[in-house]
Amino acid sequence: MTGLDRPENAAAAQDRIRASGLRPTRQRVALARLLFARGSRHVTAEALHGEAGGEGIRVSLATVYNTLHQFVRVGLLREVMVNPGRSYFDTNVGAHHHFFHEASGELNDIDAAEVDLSSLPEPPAGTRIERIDVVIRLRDDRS
Amino acid sequence: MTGLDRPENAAAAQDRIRASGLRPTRQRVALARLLFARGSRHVTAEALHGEAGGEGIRVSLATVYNTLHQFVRVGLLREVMVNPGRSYFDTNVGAHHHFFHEASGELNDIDAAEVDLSSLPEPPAGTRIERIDVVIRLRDDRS
DNA sequence: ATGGTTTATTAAAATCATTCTAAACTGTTT
DNA sequence: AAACAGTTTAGAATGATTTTAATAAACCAT
Ligand SMILES: [Mn+2]
Ligand SMILES: [Mn+2]
Ligand SMILES: [Zn+2]
Ligand SMILES: [Zn+2]
Repeated sequence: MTGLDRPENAAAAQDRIRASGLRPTRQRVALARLLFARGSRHVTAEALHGEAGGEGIRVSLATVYNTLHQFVRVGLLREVMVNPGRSYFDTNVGAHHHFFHEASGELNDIDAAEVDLSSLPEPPAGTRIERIDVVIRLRDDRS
Repeated sequence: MTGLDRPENAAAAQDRIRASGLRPTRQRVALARLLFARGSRHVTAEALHGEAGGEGIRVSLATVYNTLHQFVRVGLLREVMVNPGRSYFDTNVGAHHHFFHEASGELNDIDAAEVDLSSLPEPPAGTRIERIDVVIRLRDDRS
């Protein structure tokens, strides 16, 4: 019995969705369970859609996109852009940064505390900082 | 007489392209002139193609893409990804970072010296740091 | 529960940026 | 000038994402 099968996860997902002002539909609850069952994840829409299909959950790709963007809007997810033409959705919405392994396309979290951003320029007049993204791009170390 | 019209710019562009190991074709020279005539620029392929058309330079969009990617490969340009589905090409290839104004889609350079990146985590074993991108995302300051 | 209203899902088509293909052309070398 | 390799291009193809318009499900008030 995986964490996903446990009924309390369905209830928790439902609560989380309702708490953020969205209707807890079958599809949204199912996707939330996949997304939030375990710790930090970085998924593409395609990948999540495939994962859902593999678990026997029938959801259209359009709904996966809709749901991911809604989850971003209400703060359940964050969208990360490191790769041209493909968005990653991040279940870690706290302040943090990323290693991006260019060869594999894998993203790994870096805790905000590990990066010192105390020395930064002022934002231009009339603007405020929405968020700061630090991406450390990695290559395979072929010595 | 704009900087673009000056013949020495054509020669300079040609030299720069030849020096990086590419053939100085009509199209590449024309695009290099547009790109490097003035200081730091952040352009999309579409935008550069439109700009070329406006100056009476006939280049296909495929060639613009080819040229931009070749220029990236030989180090004349850098590719920046901040927006889903659209790449920016940056004429500033030195170490620096960016303000990204989400409302306008505009990118502005931040000198590397203005960001202190002395405190960073070690890259995972078997990998080395290719480059570090800091993007400060800005919103309009509606007080 | 039922009915009415609003919001969500979906298959399919459409869009948009980007890449590919294969044929015509150009720059370079001999 | 001929030969060759490298380049350009129109147009088709791709791949991710969005839109459409019809159907279905969630919600709210009987
Ligand atoms: Mn998006
Ligand atoms: Mn690219
Ligand atoms: Zn993350
Ligand atoms: Zn820049």
